[in-house]
Amino acid sequence: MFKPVNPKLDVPAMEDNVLKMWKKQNIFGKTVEQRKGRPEYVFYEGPPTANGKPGVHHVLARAFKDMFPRYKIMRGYHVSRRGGWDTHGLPVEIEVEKQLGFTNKQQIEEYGIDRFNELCKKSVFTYIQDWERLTERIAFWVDLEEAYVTYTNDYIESVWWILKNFWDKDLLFKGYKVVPYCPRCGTPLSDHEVALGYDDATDPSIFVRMPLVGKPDTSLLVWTTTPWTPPANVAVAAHPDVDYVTVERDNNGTKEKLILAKNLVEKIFKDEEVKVLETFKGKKLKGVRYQPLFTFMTVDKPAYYVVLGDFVTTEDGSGLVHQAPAFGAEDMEMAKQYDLPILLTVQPDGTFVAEIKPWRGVFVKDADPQIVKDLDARGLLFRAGTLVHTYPFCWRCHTPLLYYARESWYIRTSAKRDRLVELNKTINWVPDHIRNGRFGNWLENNIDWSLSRERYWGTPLPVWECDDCKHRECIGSVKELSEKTGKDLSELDLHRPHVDNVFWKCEQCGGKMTRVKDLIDVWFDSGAMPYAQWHYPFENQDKFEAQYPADYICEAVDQTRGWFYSLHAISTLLNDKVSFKNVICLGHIQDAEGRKMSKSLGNIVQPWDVINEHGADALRWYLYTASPPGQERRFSSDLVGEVIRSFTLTLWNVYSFFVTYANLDKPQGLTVTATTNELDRWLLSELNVLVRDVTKAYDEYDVTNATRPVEKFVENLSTWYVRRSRRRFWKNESGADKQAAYSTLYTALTTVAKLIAPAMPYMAEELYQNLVRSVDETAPESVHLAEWPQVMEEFIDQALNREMELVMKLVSLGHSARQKANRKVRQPLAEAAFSVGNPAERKRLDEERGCHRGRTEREKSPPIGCLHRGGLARGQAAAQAAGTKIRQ
RNA sequence: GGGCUUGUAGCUCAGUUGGUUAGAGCACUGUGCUGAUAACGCAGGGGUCACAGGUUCGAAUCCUGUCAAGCCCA
Repeated sequence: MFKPVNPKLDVPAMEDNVLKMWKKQNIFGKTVEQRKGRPEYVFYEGPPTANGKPGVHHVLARAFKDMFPRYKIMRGYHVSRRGGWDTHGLPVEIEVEKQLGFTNKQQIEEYGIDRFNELCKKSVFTYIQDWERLTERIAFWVDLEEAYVTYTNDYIESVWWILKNFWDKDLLFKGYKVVPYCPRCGTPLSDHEVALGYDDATDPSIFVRMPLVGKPDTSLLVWTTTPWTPPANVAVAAHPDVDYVTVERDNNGTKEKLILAKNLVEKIFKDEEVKVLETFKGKKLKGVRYQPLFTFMTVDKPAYYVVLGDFVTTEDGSGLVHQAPAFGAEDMEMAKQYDLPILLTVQPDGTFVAEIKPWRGVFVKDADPQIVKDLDARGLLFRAGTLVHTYPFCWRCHTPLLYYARESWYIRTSAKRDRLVELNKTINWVPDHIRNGRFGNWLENNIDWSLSRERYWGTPLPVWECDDCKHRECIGSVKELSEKTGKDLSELDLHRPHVDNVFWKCEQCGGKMTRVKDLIDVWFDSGAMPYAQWHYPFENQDKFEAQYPADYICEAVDQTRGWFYSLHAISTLLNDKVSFKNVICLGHIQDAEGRKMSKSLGNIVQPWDVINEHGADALRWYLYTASPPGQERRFSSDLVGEVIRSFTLTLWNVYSFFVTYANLDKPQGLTVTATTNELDRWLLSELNVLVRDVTKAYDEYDVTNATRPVEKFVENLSTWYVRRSRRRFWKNESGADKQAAYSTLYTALTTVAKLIAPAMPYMAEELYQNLVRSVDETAPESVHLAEWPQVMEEFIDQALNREMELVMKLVSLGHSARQKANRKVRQPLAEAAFSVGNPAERKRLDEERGCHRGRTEREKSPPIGCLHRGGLARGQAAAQAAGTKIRQ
């Protein structure tokens, strides 16, 4: 009746067979089809990039992504599991640049943007077969045939539509952004490039007096290491909560007053005697006006006063930070906050503009000594020295980088900050602390989304600008673009350089409308996937409605400022809704020594090595059970092998035991019935507790508690139930007791098969096919199409569970006592006595003592507490096991 | 520099509202059992609960600080 089971399990072979069966019978397809019309459970796949090989960390994410859709399918939901590929962005460009041996953007332009982008397009699917193979083998059920691809025209058009929507709401605007910039190469550098070029640098370190308006004898004492920036100064920043002092000192015979941070007084004045006149908090300085150091450029807004910022430190300097918005990211933020003017004193080649008359055309770093000299001559220099510190240089030409304001496009997310925060509070985060911690803090301090990128391979920013009058328009569809130009552009490739060659006549002045050259941040691409994957709103409105927002997404913690944010921000700005309701945020994987896995360390574990040795189920189970999802985790192949030994084989052996004897006995009917056998009742009670707890855990996205308790149950099933019941299966006659034993064990095994289906899909299928399908052709074709087990509350007997726990404890104590007294396990004892913990245990033990009085009684009620083969009643077993007298 | 997280046995992890002598599995040693089992049972060694203060009758647990690691940001 059942297929014979080889007690020697070959895991990879078993999994391969199951995989073949899934493919042949199209089980994945059926899990989608058969649930059509049922309530929708929405899962979003965060798109990976296939221009690198998938690693263990991808297996981690995919294992966690897979489990909840599987669970929900068994609960009767319809789950569309559409895959996706992230295809744009700098990493792709860098790969191609390497391939071509390029080191700068100029070379790309010379090579031709169209040819370059063609190579990028090819490059993004370099490793797609690796991804497909691995995805299939780890049994991540995702539809890759229908996967969305972010570089398609349809996808880009949806993104444009979103941007146009933001444009219409005045949420898309052009501003300045301070970026690390190489004046020689004339290009901004990415963070990655900046990191390549840090080196020690000797820079001037100067303290400058900024006399207060109306109080020329009192000055703010301000420190800087970039003397070329004060001509662009518009404000001075103080920390609101730091203590500041006004000190009086002698300045070549005249008294002067200086304001600076209190705990820097000693460091700055050293042995010099100064008189502290007053102490106050930084916030008192807010709005205090001072005389500008330079007046080469006129300001069009109020400037030259004290502003407050938390970024000010008292580590070095004076606790007062000079603000030149064009040359510092923090300065620029303050400028936005206080609406300060921005003085662009430097040209893109790193020399001063014409207005800065004394130094026009001079490279800023070369002007430093001259500026210091000028300040000194006017009595504004308090002290000048030099400082050695690490400073970023261009990794190509070793020119010191300037932090330099460039025009840049932004999304005004800060305008919706409160709403972003509010909606986030409704999201179920696992682990919980991300909501108010990492993600919540990030939203609270939201700054406008810097959207534009001066690159080539990505979604172009759909903004056109008139060459003459600077009139701007944002385009939200291909149709709109066709109308503007009067040409049918439906076949136009929406990438650069093709869109750059689309022009039309300015409605305002008749000038030429030209696209701004920027691309958009790739995170916008992936964050737009709820819409763009359906080419919404141009097509599939119904599909979008049904698939938004997501019930569940899952990625690693580095996505808080990546995909989690881009999804949330776009959804909030566009629909004023969350785009995902539940999210598991995974910790990173480290190697066995707790180091980060990286190519340079050579400590990357290849997923295939693990899978070929231990199988996908064990790998998955390990990832679910080893540590809580949000925690970073150490990983090695050996740890996965442990799963096989402790869990897989235990379960397999119980299964093999059952099949071996069931095939001999051919028990009639295996459905669970009311059984009088206490051991059966205990097992069924524990089984239903397990079903209840595991179900609850799945409903709460609690992966640890959805899996670990199954391990414990299987261990008890093997160690206590099967071992204690073996004789019932061995009996020759086939009575009700034997029947009950079969149906109990059968119920336990088939239920466990279903409970582990979302986590160990192969093993679950293997058990189910043989135990269920081979005897019932009407049963669902696959365990993954089966119904999730129902809790049968009437089987739960908490008192019995506690009693069994007590028996287990007593048996352990008995063995221990025997060991100490040097008594063999089988040796009968005259007496055993236990020290009990509470009256309930005492009562139970008293009952047990009665239990073994009569021989007939004992035979009716098979032993449950006795670990050896003696077949004695519980009390006696325990008594025998004890072997030494302990006071009760 | 800032935010968040983590730190418990050699390893992987539990430890509830603060409450007896801090636990489990693996690994190691000894021993017992073994016709489902690649096992299993029992015992043993192994702990400054990262460190230092504080609150409390009582702290792995609460508070403050320090250190270390990781991630994100600057």
